Amino acid sequence: MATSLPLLDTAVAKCCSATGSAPLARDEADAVARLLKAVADPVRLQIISIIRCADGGEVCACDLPSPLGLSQPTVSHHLKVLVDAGLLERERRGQWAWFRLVPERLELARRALGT
Amino acid sequence: MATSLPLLDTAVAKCCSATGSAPLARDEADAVARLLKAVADPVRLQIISIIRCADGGEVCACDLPSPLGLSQPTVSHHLKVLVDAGLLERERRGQWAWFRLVPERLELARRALGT
DNA sequence: CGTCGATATTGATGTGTGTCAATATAGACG
DNA sequence: CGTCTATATTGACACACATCAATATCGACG
Repeated sequence: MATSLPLLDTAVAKCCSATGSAPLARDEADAVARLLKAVADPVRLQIISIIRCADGGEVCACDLPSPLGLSQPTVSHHLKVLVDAGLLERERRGQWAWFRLVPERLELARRALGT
Repeated sequence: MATSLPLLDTAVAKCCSATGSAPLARDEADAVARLLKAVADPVRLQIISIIRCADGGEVCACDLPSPLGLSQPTVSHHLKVLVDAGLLERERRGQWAWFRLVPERLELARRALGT
């Protein structure tokens, strides 16, 4: 198989390994950093937090600009970043777009920071 | 209590809380994002990884430019970012600067991503 | 004290990114 | 089909940041 997805998993495994094993290569570090960068933003952390607290574990895009104090295009941009990173799942229902967390992906990011 | 250090801890606690509790405020999200941004960089992830794998759990700054393929000032910059974020501890021994991880701080960053 | 090696800081530069206004697209509903 | 609302995309702009060369600082050792 290619080095697209497996690379990230290998890298995450390396991240939390203790003394003795080999340090991260630049490619692996890039993959992990891409994932972490998606989370390392105040607005996106708020979005994740809002979804976590939301009833049913999902939220409509239309409900986000107001509490975040940001324009609709800006919110849409942040949602795209999170979806592209695999941290959020988008589902269209009629005109509306609903978003859910992808816990496994968050777990992956968490593991990248240690055991 | 003041809002300086406790804010980050409160925010981290909120980050991983489940349905029902209040979402992150912008201030709290900023504090968490500051911490995560320090880790969300390929070079800094490599540095952390190198220290983790290092014998004795510490590494000399002089040993980093070569494996990272970066100039001395650039490495010094990244080390400063990590130290400022509380993720690394610096200790001078003669002309050399040695760096150790601060596990509690990494643990804090990890908790910010979930339970 | 003066020199030398290691580390830190400064300044400059290119790249990345968060933000919004304007515009385009998609879906519902007369 | 045409209109209306929600969402996505584009373009522009400002700001943050990674990087390096040059320089300054710090500590050891003659």
